[in-house]
Amino acid sequence: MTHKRTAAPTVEPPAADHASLQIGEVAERTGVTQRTLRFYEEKGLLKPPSRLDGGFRLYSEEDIERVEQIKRLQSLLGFSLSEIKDMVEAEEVKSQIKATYRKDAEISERRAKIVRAKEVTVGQVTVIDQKLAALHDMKSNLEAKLAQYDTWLQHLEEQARAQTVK
Amino acid sequence: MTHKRTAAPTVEPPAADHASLQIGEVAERTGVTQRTLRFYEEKGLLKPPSRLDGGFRLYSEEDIERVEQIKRLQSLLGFSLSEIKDMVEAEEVKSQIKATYRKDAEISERRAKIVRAKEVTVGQVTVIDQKLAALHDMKSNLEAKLAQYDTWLQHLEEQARAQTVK
DNA sequence: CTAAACCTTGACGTGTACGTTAAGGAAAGG
DNA sequence: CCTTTCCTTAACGTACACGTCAAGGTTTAG
Repeated sequence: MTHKRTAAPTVEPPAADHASLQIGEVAERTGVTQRTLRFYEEKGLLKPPSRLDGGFRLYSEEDIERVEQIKRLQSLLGFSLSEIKDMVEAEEVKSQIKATYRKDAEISERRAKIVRAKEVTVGQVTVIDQKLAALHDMKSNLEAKLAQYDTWLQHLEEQARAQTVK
Repeated sequence: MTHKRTAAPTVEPPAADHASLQIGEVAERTGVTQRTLRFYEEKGLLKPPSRLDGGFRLYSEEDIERVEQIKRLQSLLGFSLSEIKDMVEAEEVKSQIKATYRKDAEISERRAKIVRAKEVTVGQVTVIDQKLAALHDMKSNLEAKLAQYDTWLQHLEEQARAQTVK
């Protein structure tokens, strides 16, 4: 490792704004492999990033956030990638709406788009509520078990004391 | 479907207590396939059930409950089968303790067993708390989005009214 | 210019969680 | 007894989510 390239915005959009990161950096920072990043792109979970003129992918900070969101949805909540894709697409609608907001699209069209996004979001909340309920349920059960264990340990303590005294 | 066999406790433990069900019944009642039930057994998620003298599996109501628990853990919370196996084994410890409870095992041995079970359970609660936190987080985000959508819809309403009046 | 580090697109391999035949034995109804 | 329905084990197939080469192009320090 004699030299390490950092962000290198050589060509493409001069987009002076947010730094562009190569796939290696993104992989390191998000904890997923490069293969996974390409895989997510293939599956439509990440929008195709811009490219350096050599063909190297250039990611934004926003992309990193998305990857982290994907990881959370996947590992903590057990969503499949296709489910996550649906959610991510609902996210897209939001930016899309923002973009269309000032352009004079048909009002009814914009309304329909928002209503659709709302429906998707409500569905997501419903799913989450189900999972929350299931988790609370499990937690109660586990806490009951813990209480039971403590009771048993208490009894054992008493027995031990009885033996010692005798 | 001219004749359908119901529970048929022909041989094995005369076990007059809880009805024994064949794999077809269990599959139907739990909504999983027979293949899945055999698979779970293979993987140690279900203890090998008793058998009819012909070799047919005989399940108990307890087994059905376990299958339903497995399904919940899997589909709602995204645990892998190996994780679920760990949990199930922790459950086993509980019954095991109950069984050993009256038999005079070493007190220290019993204590150790309970302490171990407690540790496992505490770990499970921790995992659940993490998931709960993540879910609450997501829910907040989604609700913020819903509020945003509503604001936009309001604006559109106003615009529409303005146009109509004009 | 060259070597090292970094990237590219395939293409095949892997672990999980089952689905799907295949071939045949066991348990009732008639 | 025979047929139908239900079951058995065994083995191969599949969808998902990547891992792991392979072969080669790109970028930058020296």
